[in-house]
Amino acid sequence: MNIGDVASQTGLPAKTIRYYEDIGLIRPMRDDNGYRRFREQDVHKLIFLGRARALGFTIGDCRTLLALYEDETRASADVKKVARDHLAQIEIKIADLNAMRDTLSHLIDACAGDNRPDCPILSDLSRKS
Amino acid sequence: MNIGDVASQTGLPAKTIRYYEDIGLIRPMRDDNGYRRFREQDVHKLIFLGRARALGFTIGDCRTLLALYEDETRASADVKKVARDHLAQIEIKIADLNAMRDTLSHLIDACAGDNRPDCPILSDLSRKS
DNA sequence: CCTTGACCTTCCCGTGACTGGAACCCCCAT
DNA sequence: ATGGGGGTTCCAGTCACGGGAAGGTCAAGG
Repeated sequence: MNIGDVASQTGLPAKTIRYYEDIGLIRPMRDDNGYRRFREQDVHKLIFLGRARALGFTIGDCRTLLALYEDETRASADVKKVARDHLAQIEIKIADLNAMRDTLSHLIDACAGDNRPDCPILSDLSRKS
Repeated sequence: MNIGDVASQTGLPAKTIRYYEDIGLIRPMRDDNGYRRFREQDVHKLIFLGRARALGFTIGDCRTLLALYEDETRASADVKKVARDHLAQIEIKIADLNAMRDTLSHLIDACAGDNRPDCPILSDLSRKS
């Protein structure tokens, strides 16, 4: 399979697939004309990567997860640790965003949103304390 | 005031303050020796920027908000729109992260996390559907 | 007067995970 | 022969800074 076919099968842009090769996540073969030739195994890995990225794992995590996936003697504890650490990061982000949302929505509620210049949002951003 | 004083007053790293000058958010004066000299007005703007950034506004938004702040004839509706658009982005991010969190925590719960290789997390990432 | 050390300056590179675009090659159909 | 739709590499840009090098400046102490 050529990169275009793989892109439509996996849903990943061709650019991303090339990037994943660049950074060593996959190693497709090459045809005589220089085109990448993808085997089932490569496509499978790319689907794996797409799912892991969709769950927000970093590329570094993906590398680790792929290695664990290919290691038949892995301990599931190792996988679980990667996932739990990532979950902790996500929860921090959620908490940060929730705090922003709360502050923002209060400010928005307090703002008349009319033609007058008085604005609690700007007042808050420029408050002297 | 020199940049170091401003940094400790505003809580912003000196690097960030220089960056904000580079991109035209502030325009501090210069002393004869080339040092930046910050007036109250600059410090005030930097505090404003720090707060806006802490609420997750992009630099572009900050530029807009600063302009509105300095425009005595603004309409609060314009400010409110910037804030509401940003809030919408935040809510999208929160929803995405919540979805990740839910999926991840289910997978984590399902994973024994012991010495055996069997792992529902990897199974899910590599599933054939 | 000289040195030391804490400031300050500019400049350039690196981050993460791609994305866009230029310039070029390859293959098949008309 | 030509046109179009693949493919290839490489370079630059994104966002909001942070790290670090190389060097100028200033106040205090010996």
